[in-house]
Amino acid sequence: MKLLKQETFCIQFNNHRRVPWPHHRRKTYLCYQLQLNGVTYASDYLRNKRGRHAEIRFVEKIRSLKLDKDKNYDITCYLTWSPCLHCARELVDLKRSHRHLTLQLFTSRLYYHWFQKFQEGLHLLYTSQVPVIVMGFQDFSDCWDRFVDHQGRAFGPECWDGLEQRSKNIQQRLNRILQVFSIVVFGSIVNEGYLNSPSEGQEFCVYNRNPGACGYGVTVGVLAFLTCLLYLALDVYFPQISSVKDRKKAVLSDIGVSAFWAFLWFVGFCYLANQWQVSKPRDNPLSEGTDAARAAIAFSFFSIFTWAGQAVLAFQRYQIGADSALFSQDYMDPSQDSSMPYAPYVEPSTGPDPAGMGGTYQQPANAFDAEPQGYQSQGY
DNA sequence: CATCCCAGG
Ligand SMILES: [Zn+2]
Repeated sequence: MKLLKQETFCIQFNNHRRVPWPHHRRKTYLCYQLQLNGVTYASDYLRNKRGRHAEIRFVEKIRSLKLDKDKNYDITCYLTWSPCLHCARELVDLKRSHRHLTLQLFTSRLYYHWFQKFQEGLHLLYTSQVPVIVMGFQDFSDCWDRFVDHQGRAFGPECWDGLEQRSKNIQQRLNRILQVFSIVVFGSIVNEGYLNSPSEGQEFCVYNRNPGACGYGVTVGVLAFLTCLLYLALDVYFPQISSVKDRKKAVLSDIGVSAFWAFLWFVGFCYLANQWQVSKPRDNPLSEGTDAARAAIAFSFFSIFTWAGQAVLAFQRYQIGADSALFSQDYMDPSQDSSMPYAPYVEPSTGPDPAGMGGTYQQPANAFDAEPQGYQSQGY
């Protein structure tokens, strides 16, 4: 079995959000390991070939092995880019046709994650028991040990500075995407909680005929959705916030808001569960909407943890950022210069002060784009 | 809302 070269791994698996020209040097690499009861049966890496994505080739490869569908195989994949919608469907198909297969995807970066199609793919995987996990230091390290010709060297953080911080960002981004999709589902479920009463000719709430319960569900759903959108937008603009203070505020608000939402979901869960318990069967003789009612309760329950998880992630981001320079350069600049902690993002080689802090809003990234040759260092 | 999975041997 062939192994990756150290240099290839560092170039292809790095999780910087942008890299210097030419961008297409970051290709898809898919490293997979097939195990049964801890014994490795296959271990290899794949790339795109003849226009077919590595993931597709992977699925074909696995299918060609004609695995015994009753055995509990275990497949771990490490991807440089997360799968597109088409590949996500293929992977889900593979999972569905092999009930007992455990398929786990680790990804270094999210591919086109601001397009709805790609978000849909991620959500599909998420809801089909094919977890997509953003690689953290431990995962990079595992991948390094298994698939790289490391010549005895351990995976070291000196390879990429600030890896853990970026990983947390990406993970948070992924969580948020999945949250938005889930909330839409919740909204449609809770909407079914309003039942039509043929005798009275008007709607009533499936939860104990208490309009407050349905109202709370809908309100929480809509507001949570808006909160998600707000923070999705904030994630995008975060690197452009030049003041360290504002960045800290943004992350701190994320902690508070996420924790607060965990609380609201908790209240919602208790409220709905309680009202559901005391609803009288004779109010709803046909038992309409009971599935929806239960689903909404379950959703509220799980939301407590997803939002609490967001809060924890934000807290970790804050912790990492608080005592290192990571609140500053690391978010957007793959180049070096670790000597200047908390430096705002400005093109280092430009001479005199670019327009202070007032007046026009500087867009420093343009300075890079206009002068690609200025990029000399192979920082990563 | 950000740039991004070359193709062929
Ligand atoms: Zn694909």
